[in-house]
Amino acid sequence: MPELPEVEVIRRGLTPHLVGRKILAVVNAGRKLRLPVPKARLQELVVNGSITELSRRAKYLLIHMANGAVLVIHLGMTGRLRIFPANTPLVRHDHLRFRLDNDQELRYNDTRRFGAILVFGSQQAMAQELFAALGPEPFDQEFSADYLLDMARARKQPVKNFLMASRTVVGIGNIYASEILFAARVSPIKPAVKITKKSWQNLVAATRKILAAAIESGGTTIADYVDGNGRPGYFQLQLQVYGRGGEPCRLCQGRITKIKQAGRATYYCPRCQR
DNA sequence: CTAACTCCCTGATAGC
DNA sequence: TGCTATCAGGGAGTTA
Repeated sequence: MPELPEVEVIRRGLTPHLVGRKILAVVNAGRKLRLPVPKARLQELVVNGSITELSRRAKYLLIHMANGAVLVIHLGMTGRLRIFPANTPLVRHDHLRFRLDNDQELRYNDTRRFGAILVFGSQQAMAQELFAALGPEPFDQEFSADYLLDMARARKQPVKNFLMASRTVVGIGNIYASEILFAARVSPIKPAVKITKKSWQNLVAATRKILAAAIESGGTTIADYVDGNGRPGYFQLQLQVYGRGGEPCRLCQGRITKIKQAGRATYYCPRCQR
């Protein structure tokens, strides 16, 4: 589900509900997510602590505690994070509840349990263990045509998979990869090493434009994504190629093609994207 | 080293 | 209707 825009929308939506609040208790339903829920560390470092800030790195939501600890939440494919009045009945797949000091609860629901909850004692420890192998954020200066040209040296990997690899750049998932490539008029199957500097410039610009527009629209809701307040996104209304296999290209009226790359669906217009 | 495949898990949907 | 196969927004580990 959530790529960078969705996590960012959730971060912004939850911030006013969480910053300054105290976490009174963490209730764990017991099922393991991608990793076991670190119950002892939650108890030790998060319970009875106050939240100072919410930030984001890649697709990780970071909840910073006044004691310096960081609660890290990754939503996987189907994770949802929402605020509810504490007396709201639980539903299927509610795995974790964070009881706040205002009779509200932050609830983590995850059908497929591909998400993860992690706790670190400090930002340094988190960065060391979690972020060491991650590439730059798409909105960082470092993410540039020159950087991509360098990273793509000797890489025969298709540019779509290259853009989705977190060591290249973080936050681009399967929906936005197809949309970005269409916006830049670059074929997803072209080997990364063959992309020209001019095309990398177009791809950098397209990445920022698409991700910013998606954030502005509240993210993309295909099946079940909702933000921290339960609201869906609307960027699906602006999708140009994703999910449009067999339909006409909005630019040339040719057919949008669906292919599979490294096990994931890719959509593109073979006439507009070269 | 690279890059594709496999698996984690549940649920929706398509096809027979 | 009911079964089976396929697919799904992520990512870590394995394989060739």
